[in-house]
Amino acid sequence: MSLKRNTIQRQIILDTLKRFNTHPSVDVLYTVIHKSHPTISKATVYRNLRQLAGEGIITQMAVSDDVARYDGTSEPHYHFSCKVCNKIFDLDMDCVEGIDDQIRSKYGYKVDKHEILFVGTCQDCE
Amino acid sequence: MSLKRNTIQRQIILDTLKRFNTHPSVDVLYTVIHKSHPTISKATVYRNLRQLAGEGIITQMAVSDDVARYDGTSEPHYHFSCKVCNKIFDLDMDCVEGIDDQIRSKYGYKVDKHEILFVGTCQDCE
DNA sequence: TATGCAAATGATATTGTATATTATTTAAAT
DNA sequence: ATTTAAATAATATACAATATCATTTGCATA
Repeated sequence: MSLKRNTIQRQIILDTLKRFNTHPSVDVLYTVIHKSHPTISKATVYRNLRQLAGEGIITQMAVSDDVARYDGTSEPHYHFSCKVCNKIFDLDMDCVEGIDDQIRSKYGYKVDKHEILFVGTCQDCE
Repeated sequence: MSLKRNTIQRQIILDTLKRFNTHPSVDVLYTVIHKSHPTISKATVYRNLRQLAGEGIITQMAVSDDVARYDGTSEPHYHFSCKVCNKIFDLDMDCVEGIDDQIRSKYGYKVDKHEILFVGTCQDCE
């Protein structure tokens, strides 16, 4: 992997993302960044998010029927998605043990990890 | 919900999708359909897949860094994603019990369901 | 079996996310 | 200070997905 420069833009993008507790789309993130730093280009936001995800510093997520979203951490954890406001929340919950091995032994797949997404309605939207 | 006509095109699209054990993108599905039925338009494939998913007959999936994929069933089940060939396989595995309630009581979210995606390497790609 | 009508289709245009391109700027090393 | 490689801002481009719309299809009722 080529060494990445820690540019001001990269730092701002990463810091801004980390301040979210939900998981913003590029567009949402860019809008926030643009308010305080109007010279930062959208292409730079896209480029840095892609690089940061490639380096494992942040995580790119996928949600059905929606654009890409980013999570400001690479620590494994589960997520809750509110189907009303479309926000995604981190969950502090113990990892479900043993299921990776279950799949490995039943199917012979090599399992690196698993992700769990809970879907429902958050308190604000009920 | 408005009543949908069971057109020939809709039937072909659904039947073709159900024959996949992996979970094809629209493009892959369209290519297969186009071979036997060259007059079916790509717009019709997109439109019907969206409708069928809206009716709960099939399921739209989301995979990081990739286009939308469709699952020919609406029965809840877990998935395995091979990071090499990018195929997605259905898993026949008992539902993990109790975790929805765990989230409900800890966070107060109303939980409808959860999805689990295992990530790793399938046997063909090892 | 003809007629009316609502819905679906095929073809195309449009939208919007994401990436590629490129001239310019930045920062680190010497 | 000069060199050099990488990142940036701005723009163009690619492409998945949706919207539009004239035409066709199929069902209902006469």
